Amino acid sequence: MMEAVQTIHPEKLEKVAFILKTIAHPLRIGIVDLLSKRDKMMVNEITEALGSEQSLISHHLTNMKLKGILDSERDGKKVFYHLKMTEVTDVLACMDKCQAVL
Amino acid sequence: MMEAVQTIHPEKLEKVAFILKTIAHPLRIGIVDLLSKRDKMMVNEITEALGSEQSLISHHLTNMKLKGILDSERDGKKVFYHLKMTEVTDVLACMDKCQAVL
DNA sequence: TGAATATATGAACATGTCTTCATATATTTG
DNA sequence: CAAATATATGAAGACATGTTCATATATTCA
Repeated sequence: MMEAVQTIHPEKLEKVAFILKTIAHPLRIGIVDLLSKRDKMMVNEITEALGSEQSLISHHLTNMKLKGILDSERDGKKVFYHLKMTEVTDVLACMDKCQAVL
Repeated sequence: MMEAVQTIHPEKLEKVAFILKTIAHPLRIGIVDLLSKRDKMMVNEITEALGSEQSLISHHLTNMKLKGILDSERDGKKVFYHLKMTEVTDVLACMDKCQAVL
């Protein structure tokens, strides 16, 4: 006889896995980290803050937007990105408190 | 002039990304979740608890062991796995408190 | 309109991941 | 030793991911 030990429900596992998998990349964590501290940032700001390249950052931004994590709005030549899925902020905030990790 | 906004250091980003990437999978979150609640479990227990297959679970266990997240010890025919990298438990514990996510 | 700026896109490539299947190894027990 | 049990391994295929490069699009402004 086995006790019930699994407290996280399967659907929630999927959701957590999805979020984690989507941000589990140095550049993407960097992006989420930046956007959790500023309301919004334009692509070039993000690119420079992370010391990366325009095209690569744009790809990552597009992906994260597609997956519902970010959203963007255009202002003239500039495109500003901001966090849309707030659970992501929660995950990062939680990890901020994880001293062992951060 | 740009303010300093990036509070998470690059090396720590890497570490977090590594941990997240390694567990960011339904089966692997399931495994970590199980092992964070029980000291140790044998492969078959894990396999059945997660409703998966022996070979697949074994692959995931081997991977996570290789990456330093799990460790194992043999007891006769059985092999017991347990958590080794405790930061992982912290991450899960943190996420447990993230109501928005879990 | 044409140049400059900001961002997006798409192809291509390398690389990595997940899964299945078949089979190997290790251990115990009759 | 042979059979049964528990786990590991390796190849293969399908698929996803990360990156680079070249180029496209959009917007502003002179």
